[in-house]
Amino acid sequence: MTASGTPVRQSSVRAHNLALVLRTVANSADRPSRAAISLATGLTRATVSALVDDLIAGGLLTEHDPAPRTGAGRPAAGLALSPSGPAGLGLEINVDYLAACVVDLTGDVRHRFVTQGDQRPLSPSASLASLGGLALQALEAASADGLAIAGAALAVPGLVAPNGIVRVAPNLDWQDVDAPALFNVLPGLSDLPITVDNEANLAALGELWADGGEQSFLYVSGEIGIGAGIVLGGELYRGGRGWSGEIGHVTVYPDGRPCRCGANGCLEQYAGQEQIAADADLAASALGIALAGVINLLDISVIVLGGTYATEFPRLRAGIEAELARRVLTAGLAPVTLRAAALGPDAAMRGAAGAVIQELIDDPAAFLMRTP
Amino acid sequence: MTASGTPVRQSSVRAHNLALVLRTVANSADRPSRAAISLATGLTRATVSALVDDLIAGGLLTEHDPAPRTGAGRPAAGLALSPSGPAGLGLEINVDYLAACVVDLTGDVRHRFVTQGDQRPLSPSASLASLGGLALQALEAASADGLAIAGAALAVPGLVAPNGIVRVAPNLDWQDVDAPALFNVLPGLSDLPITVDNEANLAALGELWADGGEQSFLYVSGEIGIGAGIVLGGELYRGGRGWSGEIGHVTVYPDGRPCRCGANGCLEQYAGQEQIAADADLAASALGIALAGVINLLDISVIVLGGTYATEFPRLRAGIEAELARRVLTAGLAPVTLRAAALGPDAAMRGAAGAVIQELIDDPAAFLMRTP
DNA sequence: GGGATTTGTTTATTGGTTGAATTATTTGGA
DNA sequence: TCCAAATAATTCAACCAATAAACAAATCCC
Repeated sequence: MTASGTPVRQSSVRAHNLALVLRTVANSADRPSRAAISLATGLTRATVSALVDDLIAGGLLTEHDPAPRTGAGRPAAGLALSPSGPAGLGLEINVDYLAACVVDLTGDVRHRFVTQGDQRPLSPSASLASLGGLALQALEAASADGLAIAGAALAVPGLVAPNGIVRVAPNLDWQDVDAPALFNVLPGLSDLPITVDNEANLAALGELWADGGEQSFLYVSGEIGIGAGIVLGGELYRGGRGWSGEIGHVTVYPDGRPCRCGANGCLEQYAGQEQIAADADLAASALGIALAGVINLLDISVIVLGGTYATEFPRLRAGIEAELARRVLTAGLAPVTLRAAALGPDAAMRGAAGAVIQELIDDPAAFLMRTP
Repeated sequence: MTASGTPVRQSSVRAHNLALVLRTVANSADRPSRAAISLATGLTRATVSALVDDLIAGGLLTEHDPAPRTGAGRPAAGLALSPSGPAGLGLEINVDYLAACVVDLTGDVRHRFVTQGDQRPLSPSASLASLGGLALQALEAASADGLAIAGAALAVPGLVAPNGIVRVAPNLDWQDVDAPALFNVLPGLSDLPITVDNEANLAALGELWADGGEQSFLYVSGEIGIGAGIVLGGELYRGGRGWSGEIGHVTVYPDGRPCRCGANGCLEQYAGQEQIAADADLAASALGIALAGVINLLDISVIVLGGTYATEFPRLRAGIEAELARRVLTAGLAPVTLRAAALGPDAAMRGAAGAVIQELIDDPAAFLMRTP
């Protein structure tokens, strides 16, 4: 018998509603009152009060003085995510740099550490040890601010299995690297929960959570390889095995240039980092052809270009848009938005830290349970 | 302020758990007992008993005698979906036929009506009137069986807006047709709730609910046009505006044959119905190239071929698989399954009826509320 | 200063699940 | 034949969380 779904008990009701209230505060532009939350969520004021009390006691929300006087009535106490609440540690390993950042509950980047350096000659454990050094610096800086780190997430340029093992990262020359195990073995980092994810996936999440991020878009990251993160309805789509987004090996010219993957005419052979420098027009056209296919298939109306594509955006835009106008079936019915990534090269690291924060916001009950 | 999500009250808990129990019975191969459901869902036996009582009273479940004696103890009463419970009416309009079927709660097709005839010369209201005739026959046949029809769903070969208006159906020459309004205006059908959806989408759902249907796959329907339904994790992905799946206009050869959509080298120009007849190898190769792109992007491991592709499957298979082997990045790590649609040409109609049934199974509380 | 108004809390009630005890119905062994 | 063991289903008191309505708090406006 296949049991799908899980039962709902009263405690799940509370967990759901705690998350609902916290999310409402997080998504709010101003500092909402309990009454405003009640109106927005449909919960009664009494229930909202009870839930807010728990969230304040747990250090996730803070109460502020009422800022603007508006009309009659008792002034409302403004609620906001607590900047001194649990924070997330975002980590990134890429071909030519390591990075770490501390992001608090409100989404502010509190600390940021980057070290340049080619990782290709180093072993995975050497790279992860260097990264561990950065992580310790970040932990120390966070601790000096009175911030507790709830967890860490690591962005890597490769295919990652659900258990955090990096199956293959071609440009780092990694194969079957158990990144969480190698990271947690370092002194001082043994009990820091860490998740690992693909760089483009996390960068896409970073863009999703950045100011003005759309709910559905395709994030395309042009590094040495080309990866994509697919965000549908505010959620990252990971695919059956977590290997979605390999847009670099979508065929553009069936009988075109041979690719290192064995096929011919892959996008990567026309719109990779080197190819952009050599012939920007060809890169834009190839990218446009591939993106049009994605749009026809997924009915996505926003494309976000990251990595090298973000810096080269002015040179690529016209060429891409020309192909989209020609090849997207519904181009006449509704426009496609093409824009550069708002976070630039920090997107993946920011997304990683954000993923830790988001997990807290999506399930505050689990956090409150851990720290009573 | 953007309120995302909805509050959970106690009644939602019951609604959720009613659905959980019903789904558990529906997905079960045998006839589970209350105790088995309790084990599978995690709900207590007391709760399951209470929920099952409601579902039996509402006519959704039936209790059967225990079939096999196994070990000691009081024999278990087997529960199953009621074949005399509410049924779904599946409707389909296509270029050269109209179809209707009645599917009961258990998924059995109880009645099936098809009339051949070219719809292209007819106006939308004329086609829908003919379909109404079929629908009335189906309603009568269902009524003779003592079956109540809970609702209807209509499959059309075109882009459908969320409100049921057919924006465009190129091969029927429809534009902005308010299908629900035209259908409900017919005598005897005025109070039958009807939803409208794309033919490939509903066919994909039909395959999902057929015996042995996978949870994630791409359904490709080769009719005069080429459409696709994307099923991810047991759910149909509709895209931001409900216009996903336009795989027919994915570019295969950027400088290839001109397409009626204005672009060059669309899949439809190489793997449409006429092209298969003319050159099956070319059709298979083009299809393989496009599908490889989808797999790289979405990490989908099952492709289901429907419509003409299902009947031509033996002639196409090798050619498609050759391109997949060459062009799918992870082909070496995990195999891609390619198969013909199990339901053949009935897939869309069956999927439409199934959609009505599935809505009942997903939210039995709404149905029980309506008919106390 | 008093009424109007809005915010937030208190309290009794209700809906729904839980867990333990109870009843029901079979198999198997003395 | 009869009784213990085993499994299925029901009954009932307890509990948890949300609700509705009354109440207290704090401001504005006249």
